[in-house]
Amino acid sequence: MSYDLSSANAFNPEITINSGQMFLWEKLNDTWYGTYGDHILKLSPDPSVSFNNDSGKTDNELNIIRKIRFESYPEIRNWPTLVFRLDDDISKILSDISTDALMARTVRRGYGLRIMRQEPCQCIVSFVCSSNTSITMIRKMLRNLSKKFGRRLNLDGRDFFTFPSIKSLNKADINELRSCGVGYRAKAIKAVAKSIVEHEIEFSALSNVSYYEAKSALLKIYGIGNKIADCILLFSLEKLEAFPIDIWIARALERHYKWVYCTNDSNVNLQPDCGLSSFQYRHISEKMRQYFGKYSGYAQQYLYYYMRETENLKW
DNA sequence: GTACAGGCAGTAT
DNA sequence: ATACTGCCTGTA
Repeated sequence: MSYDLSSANAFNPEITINSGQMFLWEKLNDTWYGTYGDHILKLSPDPSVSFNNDSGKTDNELNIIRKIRFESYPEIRNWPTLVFRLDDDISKILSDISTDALMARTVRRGYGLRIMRQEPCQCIVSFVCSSNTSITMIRKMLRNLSKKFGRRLNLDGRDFFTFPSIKSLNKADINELRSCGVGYRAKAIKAVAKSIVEHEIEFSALSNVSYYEAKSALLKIYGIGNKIADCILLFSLEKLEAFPIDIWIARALERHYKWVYCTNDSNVNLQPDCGLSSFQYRHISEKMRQYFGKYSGYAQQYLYYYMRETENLKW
């Protein structure tokens, strides 16, 4: 199974699914299958599909949904718009973030890439699992968790597993979690599950407060630091200004955007391939947020995609 | 065999 | 504020 960019693009140039954060999506033959919490989503090419309820949809939306057959099990209403953020004015956003030649080029090369909305519980657990490991391993951990704690769903003659409920993860024994290959992250999974079940954090509330407020709430949870918090905010809590900085973005910034975050009044230096201190992270991500504006998260996604692509990684 | 992978928390200075 | 450390585990 290949997860390179060309195969993602070959399916449909209008939408690119980035396996770098959509950990539980996979392509079988011409069809994509993905986990959205308690649901399995399916995309297949279908030029003949027609909609009788096109009213109120943008041209952009229509272009996309007319080319693909969308299915969900159990059914969710109108999920393509929800999941692929077709409610975003993508052309405005892209012109908004294209503030320099590099970003303009990066956006052109990543044509079709979108931020996808993730189910919040799945998102938070997924990124808690992402620390200090490879995408291959993250996918394995999440698949193992789904097999053990999720619900089996047979689709097209194949077994799929929905994402575990947060309650089941909260009740799970720490060793059961570890048996899924998550290692020391088991403790963090428990901490996250507990804080959700006991209403220490409420996703609906966090979606409606400012980026900074929501972030400080997430940072209180064991296992969630700056980077993981920003991913959760961007992918499931409607904070498009979040600008997660991982090692790939750090390299890109160090090479191309030093002039934005390294000014006279703020002498923050990034060592190549060296982790960011909490202070450096906050400083640099704030500068980048000011530079790219309220859709900084989109800029981050295109930059990330571009970096991975130029390194020719196999995901 | 061993370095590595999309961070984080804990400790010492 | 910064420097440094250990951490599970499969893959290359």
